[in-house]
Formats: sequence, C-alpha cells, structure tokens
Amino acid sequence: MKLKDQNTESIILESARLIFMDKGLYGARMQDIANQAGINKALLHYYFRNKERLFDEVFGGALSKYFQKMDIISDESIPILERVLTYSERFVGFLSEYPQMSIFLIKEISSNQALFHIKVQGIKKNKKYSLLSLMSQGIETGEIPTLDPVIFLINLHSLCAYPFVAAPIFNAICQNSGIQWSDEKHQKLLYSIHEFIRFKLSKHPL
Amino acid sequence: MKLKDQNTESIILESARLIFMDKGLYGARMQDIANQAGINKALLHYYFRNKERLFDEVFGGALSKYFQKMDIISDESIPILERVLTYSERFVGFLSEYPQMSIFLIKEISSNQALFHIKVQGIKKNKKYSLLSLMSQGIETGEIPTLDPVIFLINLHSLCAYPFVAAPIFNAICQNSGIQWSDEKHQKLLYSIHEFIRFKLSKHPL
DNA sequence: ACTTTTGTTAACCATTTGGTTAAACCATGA
DNA sequence: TCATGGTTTAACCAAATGGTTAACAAAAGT
Repeated sequence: MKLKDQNTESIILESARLIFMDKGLYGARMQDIANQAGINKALLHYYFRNKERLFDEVFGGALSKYFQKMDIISDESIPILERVLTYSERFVGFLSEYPQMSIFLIKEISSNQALFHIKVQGIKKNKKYSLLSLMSQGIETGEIPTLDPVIFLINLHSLCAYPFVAAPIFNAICQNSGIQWSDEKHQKLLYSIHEFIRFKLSKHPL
Repeated sequence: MKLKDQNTESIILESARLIFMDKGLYGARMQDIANQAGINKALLHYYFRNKERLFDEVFGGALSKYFQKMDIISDESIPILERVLTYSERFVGFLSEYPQMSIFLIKEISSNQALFHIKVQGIKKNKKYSLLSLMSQGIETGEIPTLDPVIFLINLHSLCAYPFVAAPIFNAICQNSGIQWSDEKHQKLLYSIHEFIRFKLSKHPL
C-alpha cells in the first residue's frame, strides 16, 4: 500500500504545482487540483489536511529547487566572473523551464512575506555563499571592480527574470509591432545579459 | 445631485483602485471596496453594474495614465538619447508613485490578454511613437548605434520595473543581509539604469 | 405641495468553495 | 475467510461572496 500511497501523493503534488503556478493560492480551486489529479476532492484533504498545507508543500518545493540549481555560486574552483555568468544562465534556464515561477513567487511572497522568510531561512542555512556575499568577497580581494553589490544583484535579477515575468506585456508589444519572438531573440537576450555582467565585473579603462 | 453623484463615483473608483491594486481582480472582495469607500455594497452595483465593469474602469484608467506619462518619447525636439533617459526616469518615477502598478498589470494581463490588447490599441492610436519605432528610426538615421530594439526595450523595462515588481523578494534578501534600502540606493539604481542606456546608445569604441 | 428621478440601504438569494462525514473499497496478514 | 487498516468516494455542510430586490431618503422638476 506504500506504493500506491506514494504515487497518489506525488500526482497530487504535481497537479497542485500546475494549478497553483497558474492561478496562485487564492485563484486556485481545490476542485481544479482534484480534477487535474483525476481524484476526488476529499482525497486532497486526506493527504494534505487543507489548502494551505498543500500550498506550503508546493511553495517550499519550488523554492528549494530554485536554490539548489543556483548553488553554482558556492563553487570556489571557478572565478567569480565565470560563476556569475553561469548563475545568470542557470537562472534564465530555470525560468525557461518554469516560466510562471517568478510571477508565482512574487504573487505569493507579496501576500505572505512571513512564510517566505521562514522558508528561505531554512533553505539558506546550508548554503555557504549568496550572490551578495560572493560579490563582497570579490571586491575585497580585488577580483572584481568596486561596485554596489545590492544594485548589481537587482540589475542582474531584473535582466534575467523580468522578461519572463512580463512576458504577456512584451508579447502584446511585439504582436502589436508584428515582431516574432524566436530562439534567436532568446539567445540575443542571454547575450545582452552576459554583456552587462562583463561590463560591470570586468576592469575596463575609463 | 450631480455633485454628490460625481463625488461618490470617484470615491468608489479610488477605493476600488486601492483594493484591486493590492489584491487583484479575483483577490479583491466587493465588500472590501465598499468598506474602503464607506458605502453599502449594493451601491457599488448601482454605479458599476458588476465587478468586472468596475475593474475595467480601474484597469483602463491605470493604463491610460501610464501611456500619458510615457509620451515623452514623441517629443521630436529632444535627441533620442535624452528622450530615452527621460523615459526611464519617468518610468521609475511613475512606479515610485504607484509601486503596485506593474505587478497589477502583469497579474491581470496574464489572466486576460484580450482585454489588455483592446485597451492598448485604443490608447496607442493617438500616439505617434513607441519606444520601438523611435529606436528603429534612430538606427536608420545613425543617431544611435545599431542594436536590436526589442532586446533593448526588454532590458530597459526590466531594469526599471523589476525592482518594484520583485520588491518583496529584494526586501527579504536585503533584510536577510542586514542591508537597509534608502534614498541613496534608489538614486544609485536610477544611475545604473542611465549608465546602461548610455552604454547601449552611445557610440563607444570597440 | 407633490411627483419624479436619483442615490442609498438592509435584507435576501443563488452559487461557489473549502472542508467534513460516513460509508465503501481493497490489499494484506492472521 | 475474515478482520484490519489504509485509501477513496459520494453526499453533505457552513461560510463567503457576487449580485438582486424592495423599500426608503433626498434632490430636482413642476
């Protein structure tokens, strides 16, 4: 019975992920999730006592998956510039795979900062470096030029994430101008982000 | 009676703006809006037949206010570089005034592209230039270097808007690192955006 | 004054929705 | 085989919520 148990639970989680990603905590209906999973609504409450617990599971899963993927930052065998370049690639790659992730996180964080804070604290405890601490260190040792790490982090995350967050807007704008979004555009976007990173982190002459 | 009428209506609209901005179309409760406006729930339906119509009003208002403010792009007496710099300033200024606007638009656009498309078409009809057409023109005349206008637009909007969209995330990150967000940081952010624009639109040697 | 129109409210209604219950199902071990 | 305990379901419930109604209040028109 363990097998079937495990299976149903993961089916529910994956279904919940789909629905929650799309509709958010309040937009999602338990019935939708049950339908998606092909089960009865009451079974959801059997496995996860209530909506919030189910959501917590999905939310926490998303967060830890993200931090896991982004942990390239901790690999001390790679120069900082390289690490940040890879970081941006993985970030974009992650969002290509889960395009709704950013907007999902933002939506839910903005309506429940407390939960987010707790979850992040829990996950980050194991991690040696954040992008911020890495940059501070790099500035100290002179490996990268002096700059405000917070501003750089915000700029970088903006360049990577916003195209996905605001995809509906950009699609509308492009559509309006008869422009097609293509793999080539996608590559160009990544290239422009790399260009930005190099511009900021390389020591270029005034 | 015209006076009182006008007054109540605008009170309702402003209240609805507040609530909708905060909770979104589905998160907002008619009762909340009524409370905020200090009136009976039925009165909402008297002025705006139903939730969607009320929302449309708020949504349309937000959009047209935005486009109005951003129309600096059409002032042909100013060099393109200057126009884009001002554009970014106004964009950030607008979002400082209405921090929830971006996330609000994204949320609602992503769940109702059609409405957005219609509204934008209506507003844009009067406008001569978009940022895109301006850039294309500048590239043709050689006023600015050759670059992909769409990528530039996405980069620029990302740098300006995402800090507001993802404010909860960045706050959490900063809080986590004991960093305070200040006016100085705000200025630095704007400066880094200008730096980006100059980097892209000035003819710099290889 | 009084009638009509506009503005406002309390009470109510139908539907949706998260959650519960009691019974049925089914694999397993005694 | 049948008792046991985890799994699943249909039916149900209470609260929330968008929307309606009918009656009342207040101006405006006559």
